[in-house]
Amino acid sequence: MSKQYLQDQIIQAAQKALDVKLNAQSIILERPKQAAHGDWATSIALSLAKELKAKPRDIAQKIVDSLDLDPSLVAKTEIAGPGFINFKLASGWLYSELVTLLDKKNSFGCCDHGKREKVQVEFVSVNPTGPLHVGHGRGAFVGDAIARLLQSVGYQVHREYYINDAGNQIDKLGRSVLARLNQIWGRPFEFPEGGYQGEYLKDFAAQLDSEQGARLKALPPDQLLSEATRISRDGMLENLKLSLKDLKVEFDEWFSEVGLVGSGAISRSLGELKKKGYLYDQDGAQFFKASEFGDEKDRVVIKSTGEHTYFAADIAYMLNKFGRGFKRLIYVWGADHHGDVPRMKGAAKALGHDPDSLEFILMQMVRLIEEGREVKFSKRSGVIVTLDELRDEVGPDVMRYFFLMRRSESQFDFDLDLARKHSDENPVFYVQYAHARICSIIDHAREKGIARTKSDLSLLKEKEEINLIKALLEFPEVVLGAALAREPHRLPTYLQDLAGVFHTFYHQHRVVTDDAGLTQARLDLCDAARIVFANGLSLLGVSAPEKM
RNA sequence: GCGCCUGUAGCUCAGUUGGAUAGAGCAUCUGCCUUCUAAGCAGAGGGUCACAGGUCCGAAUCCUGUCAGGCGUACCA
Repeated sequence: MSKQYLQDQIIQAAQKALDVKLNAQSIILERPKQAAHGDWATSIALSLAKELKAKPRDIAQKIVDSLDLDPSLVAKTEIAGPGFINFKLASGWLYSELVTLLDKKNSFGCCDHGKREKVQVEFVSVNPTGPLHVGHGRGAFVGDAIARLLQSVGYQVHREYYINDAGNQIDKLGRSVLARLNQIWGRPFEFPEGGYQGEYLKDFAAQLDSEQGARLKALPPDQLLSEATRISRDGMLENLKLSLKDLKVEFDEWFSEVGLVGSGAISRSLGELKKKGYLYDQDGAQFFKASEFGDEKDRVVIKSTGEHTYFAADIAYMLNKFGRGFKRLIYVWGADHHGDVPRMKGAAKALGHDPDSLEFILMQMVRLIEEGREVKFSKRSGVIVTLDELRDEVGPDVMRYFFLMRRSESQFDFDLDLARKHSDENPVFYVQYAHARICSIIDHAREKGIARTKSDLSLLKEKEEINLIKALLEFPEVVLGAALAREPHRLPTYLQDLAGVFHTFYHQHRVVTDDAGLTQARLDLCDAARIVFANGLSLLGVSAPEKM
């Protein structure tokens, strides 16, 4: 890679000319915004000025004089402005990297940066008490995209969904369904306090009645409740799995809280904490000394009722993950849980794990906007726009792209009207259109009976061609950067830029012409662009249509 | 009150570890389809980067304060 090469050369030159030792991290190479400033630029002379007590431009000059760059790789080196050193790459280098791109095909953009390190990503983990709504979509898509990105840069990624299938909420679900059943049967019923009031449970109960009503009606009350609970929990979970699968969000493991409790992991984890002196009893409850690890206060792990808290289960689950050999645990959470981060890191530290190996991706809230006004949604109140409904209206591609376009830290207003329009206003079409257009060109060439031969890429000399090649070659850096920063939104940004560069090329130059050699070269360029669009979209889980 | 996130064009948002003249889409206006997809291209207008200080050769980016919005501050999930 060109960046690596330049970094090495600058380090050597600085050593030789100025007798300073630099490492690769300190050589900041960036792509200048303006083409006139070359392909790569470094401000190293500016940052060394203070330390060396010399003028930045003089330092730059000394470095440049000592550089021994291969002219077939770097065409021009110059000092500009206050002391930037600008590099212009030789076109031959671009062509050889383009060949590499064409050879790598689907794996272009992948690398082995992660060295097969085991990383666990936990996301969604919504209680199985109702359908997924629009607010859950963000976590689902961002978690999925982060997993895809990490996988592509060489990590061994394990995706998990933690199922809260034990405890209060499931009880409430069961009682809510039972109430609906009794309602249908004309039996006296009382809706549980804080139960789930949504329409979806009426429908669920009605279907349950039609399928197994006779059997259920005959059960004694206790058994009826436990049956209703079991059936509704399993049913809700099954629906969650289907919804996510339809949106191409998949998991390697569905991790059950019931299983965790049953294995005794929670009491073992708490025992461990107790042994180390981090637990104490107060008011009939057990507390973890979170305040010793920077949290605001100590946190309850066992309530005075004897039940464990979510936090207790989270600790046990965390230990379970470490026990399976994961070096890094990524939690994709809604920002409303950010207050839980210090206690989790504290528990990790208390149990002898590096708190920095726990990583929390906190996503700000999603607001649903319809007709310019915010729509409140909540499972318990029952007003829901489900992910399923949205998918039926706008399709998975639009949804995924929409949710992945924005940084996680900023609040996201999901404009229902705009999403429903399904119009060309949506940027996902802009990117997909570029891909479809390329496929169409390649088809056109095939229909004209043009046989593909090995091309001479050096025929690609036009400004728009060079710009396109450079933009394509940036892709691996974008992927790696997005993966390491856990910022999937960088991909849509890049792909939109790339689409613009491609469309400009397309309008300026014909691919299939009478010039056989040039046609071959441009078809190769199109192939390269198609590869990058396809790879980029696939990392987002968005389809790359061949026709639109 | 305290903690976390956010504030960039009329609207929705990008802006890499501080870099050279702050970008895109939508909206508005002007051109471009007998030639590989016009879901496209070319161009124009539009900015006190919330505000005030500070650090730095250099700040939308880092620090402090102020203002505004969101979230959190449970033996809830």
